[in-house]
Amino acid sequence: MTFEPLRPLVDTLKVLAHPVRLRILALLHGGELCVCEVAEVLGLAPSTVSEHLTGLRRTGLVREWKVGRWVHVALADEAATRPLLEALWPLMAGAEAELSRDRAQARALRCDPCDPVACPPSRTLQEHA
Amino acid sequence: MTFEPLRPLVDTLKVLAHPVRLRILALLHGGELCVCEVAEVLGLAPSTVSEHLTGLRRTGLVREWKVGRWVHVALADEAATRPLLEALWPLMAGAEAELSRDRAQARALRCDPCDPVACPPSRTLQEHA
DNA sequence: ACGATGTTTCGGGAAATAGCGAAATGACCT
DNA sequence: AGGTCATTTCGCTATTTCCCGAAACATCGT
Repeated sequence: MTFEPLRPLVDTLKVLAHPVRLRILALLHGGELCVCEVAEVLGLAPSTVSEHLTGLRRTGLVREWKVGRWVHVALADEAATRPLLEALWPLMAGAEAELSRDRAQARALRCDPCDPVACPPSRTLQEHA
Repeated sequence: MTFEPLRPLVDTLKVLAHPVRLRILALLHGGELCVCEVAEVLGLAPSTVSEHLTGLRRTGLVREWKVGRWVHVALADEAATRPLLEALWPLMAGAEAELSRDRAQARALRCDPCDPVACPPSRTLQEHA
Protein backbone atom coordinates (compact mmCIF):
# COMPACT_ATOMS: atom_id res chain seq x y z
CA MET A 1 0.00 0.00 0.00
CA THR A 2 2.14 2.84 -1.28
CA PHE A 3 -0.49 5.59 -1.75
CA GLU A 4 1.93 7.85 -3.60
CA PRO A 5 0.44 11.28 -2.89
CA LEU A 6 1.34 11.01 0.79
CA ARG A 7 4.84 9.74 0.10
CA PRO A 8 6.77 12.97 0.83
CA LEU A 9 5.06 13.46 4.18
CA VAL A 10 5.46 9.81 5.11
CA ASP A 11 9.15 9.96 4.23
CA THR A 12 9.60 12.98 6.46
CA LEU A 13 7.75 11.33 9.34
CA LYS A 14 9.76 8.13 8.94
CA VAL A 15 12.94 10.15 9.20
CA LEU A 16 11.66 11.91 12.31
CA ALA A 17 10.59 8.65 13.93
CA HIS A 18 13.96 7.67 15.30
CA PRO A 19 15.55 8.68 18.60
CA VAL A 20 18.99 9.29 17.12
CA ARG A 21 17.65 11.58 14.43
CA LEU A 22 15.55 13.53 16.92
CA ARG A 23 18.63 13.92 19.07
CA ILE A 24 20.55 15.22 16.08
CA LEU A 25 17.84 17.77 15.35
CA ALA A 26 17.77 18.94 18.97
CA LEU A 27 21.55 19.13 18.92
CA LEU A 28 21.52 21.28 15.79
CA HIS A 29 18.86 23.46 17.35
CA GLY A 30 21.76 24.72 19.48
CA GLY A 31 23.83 25.65 16.44
CA GLU A 32 25.70 24.11 13.54
CA LEU A 33 28.17 21.27 14.02
CA CYS A 34 30.39 19.08 11.92
CA VAL A 35 29.67 15.40 11.40
CA CYS A 36 32.45 14.17 13.64
CA GLU A 37 31.20 16.29 16.53
CA VAL A 38 27.74 14.82 16.17
CA ALA A 39 29.21 11.32 16.12
CA GLU A 40 31.28 12.10 19.21
CA VAL A 41 28.35 13.44 21.21
CA LEU A 42 26.06 10.60 20.24
CA GLY A 43 28.68 7.91 20.74
CA LEU A 44 27.96 6.34 17.38
CA ALA A 45 30.17 5.26 14.49
CA PRO A 46 30.75 8.05 11.95
CA SER A 47 29.27 5.90 9.21
CA THR A 48 26.10 5.49 11.22
CA VAL A 49 25.78 9.22 11.77
CA SER A 50 26.49 9.88 8.13
CA GLU A 51 23.62 7.65 7.13
CA HIS A 52 21.22 9.33 9.55
CA LEU A 53 22.25 12.72 8.20
CA THR A 54 21.66 11.54 4.65
CA GLY A 55 18.06 10.83 5.57
CA LEU A 56 17.62 14.17 7.28
CA ARG A 57 19.10 15.96 4.27
CA ARG A 58 17.03 13.97 1.77
CA THR A 59 13.82 15.19 3.39
CA GLY A 60 15.03 18.78 3.67
CA LEU A 61 15.32 18.87 7.45
CA VAL A 62 18.99 19.80 7.54
CA ARG A 63 21.53 21.26 5.14
CA GLU A 64 25.21 20.38 4.87
CA TRP A 65 28.21 22.10 3.32
CA LYS A 66 31.90 21.44 3.24
CA VAL A 67 34.36 23.50 5.25
CA GLY A 68 37.87 22.32 4.61
CA ARG A 69 37.86 18.64 5.21
CA TRP A 70 34.83 18.81 7.44
CA VAL A 71 31.18 18.70 6.59
CA HIS A 72 29.11 21.13 8.59
CA VAL A 73 25.46 20.48 9.35
CA ALA A 74 22.66 22.80 10.43
CA LEU A 75 18.90 22.87 10.56
CA ALA A 76 17.39 23.88 7.22
CA ASP A 77 15.42 26.81 8.55
CA GLU A 78 13.76 27.68 5.26
CA ALA A 79 12.25 24.22 4.93
CA ALA A 80 8.64 23.46 4.20
CA THR A 81 8.91 21.24 7.23
CA ARG A 82 9.21 24.23 9.54
CA PRO A 83 5.76 23.95 11.13
CA LEU A 84 6.35 20.29 11.82
CA LEU A 85 9.62 21.00 13.63
CA GLU A 86 8.01 23.80 15.60
CA ALA A 87 5.29 21.41 16.71
CA LEU A 88 7.96 18.93 17.68
CA TRP A 89 10.12 20.94 20.09
CA PRO A 90 7.52 21.11 22.87
CA LEU A 91 6.92 17.38 22.54
CA MET A 92 10.58 16.73 23.24
CA ALA A 93 10.32 18.47 26.60
CA GLY A 94 10.32 15.14 28.40
CA ALA A 95 13.89 14.57 27.28
CA GLU A 96 15.12 18.08 27.92
CA ALA A 97 17.64 17.00 30.55
CA GLU A 98 19.40 14.59 28.21
CA LEU A 99 19.14 16.85 25.22
CA SER A 100 20.67 19.85 26.90
CA ARG A 101 23.44 17.61 28.16
CA ASP A 102 24.06 16.72 24.50
CA ARG A 103 24.20 20.38 23.61
CA ALA A 104 26.56 21.16 26.46
CA GLN A 105 28.88 18.41 25.33
CA ALA A 106 28.80 19.77 21.80
CA ARG A 107 29.68 23.25 23.06
CA ALA A 108 32.54 21.81 25.07
CA LEU A 109 33.89 20.00 22.02
CA ARG A 110 33.68 23.09 19.89
CA CYS A 111 35.26 25.41 22.43
CA ASP A 112 38.00 23.35 23.99
CA PRO A 113 41.32 24.06 22.23
CA CYS A 114 43.02 21.57 24.50
CA ASP A 115 41.79 18.55 22.62
CA PRO A 116 43.63 18.53 19.29
CA VAL A 117 41.63 15.58 18.05
CA ALA A 118 38.15 16.91 18.63
CA CYS A 119 39.06 20.49 17.88
CA PRO A 120 42.05 20.91 15.56
CA PRO A 121 43.69 24.35 15.78
CA SER A 122 42.93 25.43 12.24
CA ARG A 123 39.25 25.02 12.83
CA THR A 124 39.33 26.55 16.23
CA LEU A 125 40.81 29.71 14.82
CA GLN A 126 38.69 30.01 11.75
CA GLU A 127 35.21 29.17 12.79
CA HIS A 128 34.83 30.35 16.25
CA ALA A 129 32.22 33.01 16.73
CA MET B 1 20.23 3.02 20.68
CA THR B 2 17.00 3.24 22.61
CA PHE B 3 17.35 6.62 24.39
CA GLU B 4 14.31 6.06 26.55
CA PRO B 5 13.22 9.62 27.31
CA LEU B 6 12.21 10.18 23.68
CA ARG B 7 10.40 6.88 23.42
CA PRO B 8 6.79 8.17 23.63
CA LEU B 9 7.36 10.79 20.93
CA VAL B 10 9.22 8.32 18.72
CA ASP B 11 6.40 5.81 19.09
CA THR B 12 3.87 8.43 18.05
CA LEU B 13 5.94 9.47 15.04
CA LYS B 14 6.45 5.85 14.02
CA VAL B 15 2.72 5.34 14.05
CA LEU B 16 2.18 8.48 11.99
CA ALA B 17 4.83 7.47 9.46
CA HIS B 18 2.64 5.18 7.40
CA PRO B 19 0.36 6.05 4.48
CA VAL B 20 -2.48 3.81 5.63
CA ARG B 21 -2.51 5.28 9.13
CA LEU B 22 -2.42 8.83 7.80
CA ARG B 23 -5.33 7.95 5.54
CA ILE B 24 -7.21 6.59 8.52
CA LEU B 25 -6.61 9.80 10.49
CA ALA B 26 -7.76 11.95 7.56
CA LEU B 27 -10.79 9.70 7.19
CA LEU B 28 -11.68 10.10 10.85
CA HIS B 29 -11.22 13.85 10.56
CA GLY B 30 -14.51 13.68 8.66
CA GLY B 31 -16.27 11.95 11.54
CA GLU B 32 -16.37 8.67 13.41
CA LEU B 33 -16.60 5.33 11.61
CA CYS B 34 -16.69 1.66 12.47
CA VAL B 35 -13.78 -0.62 11.73
CA CYS B 36 -15.46 -2.40 8.85
CA GLU B 37 -16.18 0.88 7.11
CA VAL B 38 -12.56 1.88 7.37
CA ALA B 39 -11.52 -1.48 5.95
CA GLU B 40 -14.02 -1.11 3.11
CA VAL B 41 -12.86 2.36 2.13
CA LEU B 42 -9.19 1.45 2.29
CA GLY B 43 -9.61 -1.85 0.51
CA LEU B 44 -7.62 -3.72 3.14
CA ALA B 45 -8.26 -6.89 5.13
CA PRO B 46 -10.09 -6.22 8.40
CA SER B 47 -7.24 -7.80 10.33
CA THR B 48 -4.80 -5.37 8.75
CA VAL B 49 -6.95 -2.39 9.64
CA SER B 50 -7.42 -3.69 13.15
CA GLU B 51 -3.67 -3.82 13.64
CA HIS B 52 -3.20 -0.29 12.34
CA LEU B 53 -5.91 0.95 14.68
CA THR B 54 -4.26 -0.78 17.61
CA GLY B 55 -1.16 1.30 16.98
CA LEU B 56 -3.14 4.51 16.67
CA ARG B 57 -4.97 3.77 19.91
CA ARG B 58 -1.81 2.77 21.76
CA THR B 59 -0.31 6.20 21.13
CA GLY B 60 -3.51 8.05 21.99
CA LEU B 61 -4.30 9.29 18.50
CA VAL B 62 -7.72 7.67 18.27
CA ARG B 63 -10.25 6.27 20.70
CA GLU B 64 -12.50 3.27 20.16
CA TRP B 65 -15.67 2.07 21.83
CA LYS B 66 -18.13 -0.71 21.20
CA VAL B 67 -21.56 -0.10 19.76
CA GLY B 68 -23.46 -3.34 19.49
CA ARG B 69 -21.24 -5.69 17.61
CA TRP B 70 -19.31 -2.89 15.97
CA VAL B 71 -16.31 -1.00 17.16
CA HIS B 72 -16.49 2.71 16.46
CA VAL B 73 -13.37 4.80 15.98
CA ALA B 74 -12.81 8.54 16.19
CA LEU B 75 -9.96 10.98 16.59
CA ALA B 76 -8.99 11.41 20.23
CA ASP B 77 -9.47 15.15 20.28
CA GLU B 78 -8.30 15.65 23.84
CA ALA B 79 -4.95 14.04 23.15
CA ALA B 80 -1.59 15.50 24.03
CA THR B 81 -0.81 14.86 20.39
CA ARG B 82 -3.22 17.60 19.31
CA PRO B 83 -0.59 20.13 18.18
CA LEU B 84 1.13 17.45 16.13
CA LEU B 85 -2.06 16.56 14.31
CA GLU B 86 -2.82 20.22 13.68
CA ALA B 87 0.62 20.65 12.15
CA LEU B 88 -0.03 17.60 10.02
CA TRP B 89 -3.26 18.50 8.24
CA PRO B 90 -1.74 21.23 6.07
CA LEU B 91 1.09 18.91 5.10
CA MET B 92 -1.43 16.43 3.75
CA ALA B 93 -2.76 18.99 1.30
CA GLY B 94 -0.91 17.33 -1.56
CA ALA B 95 -3.18 14.30 -1.19
CA GLU B 96 -6.41 16.21 -0.68
CA ALA B 97 -8.03 14.84 -3.83
CA GLU B 98 -7.58 11.22 -2.77
CA LEU B 99 -8.38 11.88 0.86
CA SER B 100 -11.65 13.64 0.16
CA ARG B 101 -12.56 10.78 -2.17
CA ASP B 102 -12.00 8.49 0.82
CA ARG B 103 -14.25 10.64 2.97
CA ALA B 104 -16.94 10.72 0.30
CA GLN B 105 -16.90 6.96 0.05
CA ALA B 106 -17.20 6.68 3.81
CA ARG B 107 -20.20 9.01 3.81
CA ALA B 108 -21.79 6.94 1.05
CA LEU B 109 -21.29 3.75 3.04
CA ARG B 110 -22.75 5.27 6.16
CA CYS B 111 -25.78 6.73 4.44
CA ASP B 112 -26.78 4.09 1.94
CA PRO B 113 -29.47 1.86 3.47
CA CYS B 114 -29.56 -0.18 0.27
CA ASP B 115 -26.46 -2.14 1.07
CA PRO B 116 -27.36 -4.49 3.94
CA VAL B 117 -23.79 -5.71 4.22
CA ALA B 118 -22.04 -2.38 4.57
CA CYS B 119 -24.86 -0.74 6.46
CA PRO B 120 -27.11 -3.14 8.39
CA PRO B 121 -30.54 -1.71 9.23
CA SER B 122 -30.19 -1.74 12.99
CA ARG B 123 -27.19 0.52 12.77
CA THR B 124 -28.69 2.72 10.14
CA LEU B 125 -31.63 3.43 12.38
CA GLN B 126 -29.79 3.96 15.60
CA GLU B 127 -26.80 5.95 14.70
CA HIS B 128 -27.76 8.17 11.91
CA ALA B 129 -27.55 11.86 12.59
C1' DA C 1 53.96 12.42 -3.63
C1' DC C 2 52.70 10.65 0.84
C1' DG C 3 50.34 10.09 5.07
C1' DA C 4 46.77 11.49 8.14
C1' DT C 5 42.06 12.71 8.95
C1' DG C 6 36.96 13.45 7.99
C1' DT C 7 33.38 11.51 5.40
C1' DT C 8 30.68 8.39 2.53
C1' DT C 9 29.61 3.99 0.38
C1' DC C 10 29.15 -0.86 0.59
C1' DG C 11 28.17 -5.62 2.46
C1' DG C 12 26.14 -8.14 5.90
C1' DG C 13 23.62 -9.68 10.07
C1' DA C 14 20.06 -8.69 13.65
C1' DA C 15 15.75 -6.77 14.49
C1' DA C 16 11.43 -4.46 13.48
C1' DT C 17 7.40 -3.81 10.32
C1' DA C 18 3.53 -4.90 7.02
C1' DG C 19 0.38 -7.66 5.04
C1' DC C 20 -2.59 -11.65 4.79
C1' DG C 21 -5.57 -15.79 5.86
C1' DA C 22 -7.06 -18.87 9.42
C1' DA C 23 -8.61 -19.47 13.77
C1' DA C 24 -10.43 -17.51 18.14
C1' DT C 25 -13.51 -14.14 20.53
C1' DG C 26 -17.69 -11.51 21.57
C1' DA C 27 -22.27 -9.85 20.59
C1' DC C 28 -26.46 -10.17 18.41
C1' DC C 29 -30.66 -12.71 16.76
C1' DT C 30 -33.82 -16.62 16.45
C1' DA D 1 -28.21 -23.64 21.78
C1' DG D 2 -26.84 -22.50 17.29
C1' DG D 3 -25.75 -19.29 13.58
C1' DT D 4 -24.07 -15.04 11.83
C1' DC D 5 -21.35 -11.12 11.64
C1' DA D 6 -17.63 -7.70 13.36
C1' DT D 7 -13.37 -7.77 15.34
C1' DT D 8 -8.97 -9.38 17.17
C1' DT D 9 -5.17 -12.57 17.70
C1' DC D 10 -1.91 -15.66 15.73
C1' DG D 11 1.44 -17.70 12.50
C1' DC D 12 3.82 -16.87 8.65
C1' DT D 13 6.62 -14.62 4.84
C1' DA D 14 8.52 -10.66 2.57
C1' DT D 15 10.46 -6.31 3.05
C1' DT D 16 12.69 -2.62 5.38
C1' DT D 17 15.54 -0.50 8.95
C1' DC D 18 19.62 -0.14 11.94
C1' DC D 19 24.20 -0.48 13.12
C1' DC D 20 28.70 -1.59 12.29
C1' DG D 21 33.50 -2.36 10.16
C1' DA D 22 36.07 -2.33 5.90
C1' DA D 23 37.05 -0.11 1.99
C1' DA D 24 36.76 3.93 -1.09
C1' DC D 25 36.98 9.15 -1.57
C1' DA D 26 38.40 13.70 -0.62
C1' DT D 27 41.16 17.21 1.43
C1' DC D 28 44.69 19.01 4.00
C1' DG D 29 49.74 19.29 5.58
C1' DT D 30 54.39 18.11 4.85
